[in-house]
Amino acid sequence: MPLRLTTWNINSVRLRLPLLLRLMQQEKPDVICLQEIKVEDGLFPREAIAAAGYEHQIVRGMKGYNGVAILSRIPLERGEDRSWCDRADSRHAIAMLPGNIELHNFYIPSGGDIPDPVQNAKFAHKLQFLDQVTDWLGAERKRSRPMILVGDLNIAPLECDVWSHKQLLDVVSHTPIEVEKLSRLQGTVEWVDAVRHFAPPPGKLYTWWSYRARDWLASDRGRRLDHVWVTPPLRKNLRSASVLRDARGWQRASDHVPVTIELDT
DNA sequence: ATGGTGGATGCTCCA
Repeated sequence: MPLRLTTWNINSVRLRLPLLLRLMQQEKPDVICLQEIKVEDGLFPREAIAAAGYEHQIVRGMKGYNGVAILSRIPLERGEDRSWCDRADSRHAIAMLPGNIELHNFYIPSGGDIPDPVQNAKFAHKLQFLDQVTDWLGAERKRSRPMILVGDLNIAPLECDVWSHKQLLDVVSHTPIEVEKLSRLQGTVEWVDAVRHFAPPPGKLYTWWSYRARDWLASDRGRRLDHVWVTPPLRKNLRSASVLRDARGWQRASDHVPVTIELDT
């Protein structure tokens, strides 16, 4: 049986608990990685999620902002909690899956509006976060280790990952410096982009559509900010990848949609 | 060129 793994920036797990349960029933993932749960650990809806079959839970939240979680129907072991840029802001969780697969769930800083680290401290934080994760992966991890990295990386690296490459060159999420830093991060252990493995360029593919559009579906001005990567030992195990675009049209939707891969283990 | 929406929180921050 292949392993089904989903990543989703849920934008408040309490507000969208019904949508999470719908995702579980509809897509039946074995493992779900959430970002922006926006809740402290004590208020995370553990029981409702366990009752839906996801008994194994790694929750790393904080009050109001950020926060990541890994929910699983199969046993997993919690990895070391790491903090980045000297902040306790709950942007990374690690799990060990059966088969000795190391799973990383990231919520990379959004970076604010101005794409200049001097004028904008949030952009500086984003770049520093990328540098630190790159240094750590490069020093501490080997490409021969089976690993999966997922999350809201808040960068759309390819021209076909955005609705207009030219119009987004100066927009945070698609600037050359961010794309370059994400490329360096991807190069650390030769991460394979599992989604583009099945949906290669130049086909357009998005996972996020702004709440501010009058009609997200009609304008379709999306970006691919959410990613699933695997290390080279798992490349041959990849079976499928899909973006649940329909979820953007759900009642009270998140602005991000779930991304799922299937992997033979 | 601008402002548009949504979530958590508590009279404003973040995305």
